[in-house]
Amino acid sequence: MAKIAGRPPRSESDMVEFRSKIAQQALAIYRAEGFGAVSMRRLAKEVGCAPMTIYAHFDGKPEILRYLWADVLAEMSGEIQKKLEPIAAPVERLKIAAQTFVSYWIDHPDHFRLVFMSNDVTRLDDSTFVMDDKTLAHFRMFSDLVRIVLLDDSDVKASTDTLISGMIGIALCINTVRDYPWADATMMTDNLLASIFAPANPTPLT
Amino acid sequence: MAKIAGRPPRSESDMVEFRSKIAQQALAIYRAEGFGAVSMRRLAKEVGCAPMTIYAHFDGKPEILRYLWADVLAEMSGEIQKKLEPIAAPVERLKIAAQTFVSYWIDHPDHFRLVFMSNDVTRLDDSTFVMDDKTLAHFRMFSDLVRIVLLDDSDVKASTDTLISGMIGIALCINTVRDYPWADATMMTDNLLASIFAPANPTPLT
DNA sequence: ATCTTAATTAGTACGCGTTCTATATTAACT
DNA sequence: AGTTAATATAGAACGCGTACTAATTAAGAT
Repeated sequence: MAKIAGRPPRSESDMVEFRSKIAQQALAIYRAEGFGAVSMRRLAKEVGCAPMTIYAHFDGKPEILRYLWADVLAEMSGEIQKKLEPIAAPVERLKIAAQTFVSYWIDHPDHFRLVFMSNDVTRLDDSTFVMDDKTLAHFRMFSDLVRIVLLDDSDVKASTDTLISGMIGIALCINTVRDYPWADATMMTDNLLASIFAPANPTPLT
Repeated sequence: MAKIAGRPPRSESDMVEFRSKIAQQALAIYRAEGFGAVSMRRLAKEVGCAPMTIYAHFDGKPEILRYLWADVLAEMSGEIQKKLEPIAAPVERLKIAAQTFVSYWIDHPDHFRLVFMSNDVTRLDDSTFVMDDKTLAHFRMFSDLVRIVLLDDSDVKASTDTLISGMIGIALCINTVRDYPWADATMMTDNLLASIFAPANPTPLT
């Protein structure tokens, strides 16, 4: 049980410091030169360590990229809040928020790719990474808007998630499946919003 | 105007033959060993040409991968048709089709990645590639189902595209944003379907 | 057979993510 | 000081997509 000799493991604070230094530099590169410019080798060089050292602190590149999410999501949320400021009517607020959300990802395909397309889809590992509160807040924003409109607490979560994933889908399709003549994004978003106000189990027309 | 001497450009038939040989081999590799196993170098080796020769016939790897879409989309359509066969009621048919569509992409993340995530989002070039009729038919299937349900020709396209992109969004979110506790896919798809039956511009509550 | 031109090839190169190994370096303990 | 174990490093390696160049091959026109 006695302490064993030898160099102690890195302190928690050292780890955090190193990780944030990497993340900060990655963000700088990403903001200055875009997605394609962020590479492990360059990151190591600019931060002043050997390329392999990074792998001692991060699982791989995707894990580093996740640290950039916060910045992008904050920017997106900021744009929404700005547009939302002068609007009071709940329904209108939800509509504006949704339209701004979709527009943001269509106008910034690089950011879309970073957040929604830079994961390795194939491996469904145990991702120890858990979304932090700051990140979750950007999603919660929508459930708050939806809750006010619905007044009914029951299926707020399902409705919100349908809306969010639907909006992301619109952005994805327009960004990647360019051969197909998609309907106007604004119109699709409007249609999507209609699902919020409609009952989930309709039985119209036979 | 007289014919110039020298070796003539490759004949149309030769080009088609080469391209289809490449595509066929790419499909074989993809089916046998998955997305990650398809590489330009390997493709060249197995087809018996130099790696650079491929670039004389294809713009790059993404263009080759598009040739695999047909196969995957056909498989997906097949599953839907199979499930649809015993169903007669239009609304039920649309529901089943949508649920099967979403399930397919969630059950086959590799195929999802191939079709919806293997494009270079950043560059929005003039994609000379135009979706062929076979591929478009898989999308048309949904507009046919929607048309029957709506009975009203006016916004069939917008409704259909909203549904399709929404379903793709559900699959994308569940496949890539795994930290977030998404609502059940079936439930979200149900909600999404509700947008089909609802008016696009509601003004409920206030 | 020769000329001419297009197609293909081999080879090299760059930077990439990632893995591996061998060699420091570091900081606590005895 | 010297031992010990965790960390960091350099360096090579693998295969990747892609670009470039120089040499070679193929096929029609003369």
